[in-house]
Amino acid sequence: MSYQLLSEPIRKFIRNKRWENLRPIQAAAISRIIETDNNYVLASRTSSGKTEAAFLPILSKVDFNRPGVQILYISPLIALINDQFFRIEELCENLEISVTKWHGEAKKSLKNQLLKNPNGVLLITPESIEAMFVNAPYNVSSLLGNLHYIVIDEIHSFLGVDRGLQLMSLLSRIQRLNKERIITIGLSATIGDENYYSAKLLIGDVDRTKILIDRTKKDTEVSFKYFKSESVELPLSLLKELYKETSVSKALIFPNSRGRVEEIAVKLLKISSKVGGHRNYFAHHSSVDKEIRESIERFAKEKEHFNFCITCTSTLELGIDIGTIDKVVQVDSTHSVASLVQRVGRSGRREGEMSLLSLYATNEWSLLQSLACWKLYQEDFLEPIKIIQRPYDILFHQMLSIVKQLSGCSKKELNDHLRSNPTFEHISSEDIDDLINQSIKSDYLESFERELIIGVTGEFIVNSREFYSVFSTELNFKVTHSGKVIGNIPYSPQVKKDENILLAASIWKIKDVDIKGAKIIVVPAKDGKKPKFFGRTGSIHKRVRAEMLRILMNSEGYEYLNVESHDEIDKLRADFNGFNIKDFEYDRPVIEKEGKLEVYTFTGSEINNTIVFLFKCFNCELHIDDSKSLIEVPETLDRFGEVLAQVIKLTQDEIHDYIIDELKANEGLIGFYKWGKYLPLEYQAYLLREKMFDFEGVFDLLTKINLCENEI
DNA sequence: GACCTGCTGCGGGCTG
Repeated sequence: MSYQLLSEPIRKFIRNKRWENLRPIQAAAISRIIETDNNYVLASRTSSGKTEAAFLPILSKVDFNRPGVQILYISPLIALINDQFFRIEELCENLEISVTKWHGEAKKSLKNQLLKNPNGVLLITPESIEAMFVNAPYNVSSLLGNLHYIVIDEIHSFLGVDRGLQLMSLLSRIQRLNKERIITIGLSATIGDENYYSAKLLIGDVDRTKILIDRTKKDTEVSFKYFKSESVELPLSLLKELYKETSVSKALIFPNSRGRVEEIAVKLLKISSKVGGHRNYFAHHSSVDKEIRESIERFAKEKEHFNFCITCTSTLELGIDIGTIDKVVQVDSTHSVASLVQRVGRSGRREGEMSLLSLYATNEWSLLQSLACWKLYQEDFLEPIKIIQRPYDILFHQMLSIVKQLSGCSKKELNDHLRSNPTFEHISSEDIDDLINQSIKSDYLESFERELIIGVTGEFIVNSREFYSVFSTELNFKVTHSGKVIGNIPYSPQVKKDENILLAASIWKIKDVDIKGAKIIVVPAKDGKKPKFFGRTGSIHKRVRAEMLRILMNSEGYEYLNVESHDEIDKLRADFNGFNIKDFEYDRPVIEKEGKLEVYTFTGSEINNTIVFLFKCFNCELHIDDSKSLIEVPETLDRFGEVLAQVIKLTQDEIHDYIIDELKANEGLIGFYKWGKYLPLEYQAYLLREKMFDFEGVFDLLTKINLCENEI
């Protein structure tokens, strides 16, 4: 049925491929895309044929005799563009149209060829679109001024993040160059029913965007294993089991850090060479050289008859093609259910095959969290995507980009331009005018004969290579003490003179930071002050923590837990047995001993961090162990209650003032958001409040919390 | 106790 709707060259392609039938998402997408001009989000699991679901009908429908590029394909990764290039070129083989790659590593000559004769399909990254607007605005209109379709791949990777807001703004700017409405198709992993609204927002037209979901999941066989870790290194028993489990398959192992990746890859190879196993053990993460990473991906994809084991970070979470994987192992819990979904999806890619998943844990809290994530995965829960109503930082970035693009415009033109962009629809015209005026004061913009142009300071920003992206990258700094190297740490806003850092199990005070040489000089810290909590730790959603509490408070058994894992869960259950928890939402265990308190909040990381911040405003320093969702209070229960009573009475204005104080005291704080530092303080405070904290969550919990002491 | 993502234009030197 759907097949009949396709054009003859595309039908020929399908016949040549000898496809017996179309996948469900393909059949559904073909009729809708051909028969309507709605935008669509096509959501289904990895390797279900989404690319073809979008391109078969689009290629059937588009008139490639029109001037200009007709289909713009946008991808979050260069590697994905390179993969998709071959697939799309193959789809186009009976069509005689050109497919062009356009990203930082693509050939300049091919880009120039397209500029001379804009046509066909263009594959690009958001950053390259940004660069085009800034550096060659004339080219943008001739290339992208007559588009028929935009396809956004892995659209879920843009949701809830700054890069997605940048893309949303760029989509609106591209539409402005076109007379006719562009139809947009987003390709997505399953992201949870409430989150599809975010995808509609990103596409920019909520009413005309429809969602097509293929909910079929692969059957997954799961097993939990427990290996108590007493030191910083992984226990030998874990490694031996890991070896046994992966030595005769194509396996992916996901520990949660680069250091762990290296440790596992090296040690498994060592075991394998001792017992005469294969030598195909690889480590894949962002610090591994790009060419090495590509050769690993090629090995996995092309060497069909070899077994291998790739230990990796989230670099292999997205849809890069690495062929068939038999088994996925997660070492210690993922930080989110969404991440677990992506990783499970990597396994059992052959039609009708089971996914095999092993979840290892090295401590009891990680085991509990892992179990909670698995239960929520089964219930189809996925973390909700956070929507920032007023992204002032992205507005500032886009404001400079637009002024450069237009090479000058009036204040009113700029305001209208930004106001008509749905990315900024909740930011008032007054706020935009204020930001324009403040930017003139700071020399980011210049007002010249009623025309706005980029100011002297602004030129440095716009002409920098760093301008095109909205995220900052970590730069590793070498940490040394009297000539001796202690280690490498990523550069963060907190790396500055007199700050304390933790490294190699010691506390150090920073004496000097050499930005150019990427070096940090430290001395041992005498005051023993711990580093501030503001850092980037994994952020666990409150629903995961609630599930952890629920598991602890019931006595159900799980057949997929091995004996050691089940014993460990039962031990934890025994520890919490004495607390009379009835209401899982607001009853929380508390332990009082020697004038100190331990409160198990069983809530999200963001809420925990916000509680610590609010109590600090009343000179009550809390210490937090987020992996256990445990807050340690150096006070008695009575005193804690007094401060808590004050905290929940705080007004919005008072909180605002406290955030301003914090921003003044800790200038590096706003540096977590690349474009935030160019904003006036009031706007920075708004961003911090929305992005780093969850005051609503705190007030909900603290106004109703019922602290339960152990009754045994 | 984190992880990941991208990048212009120009000039100089070298190769075929």
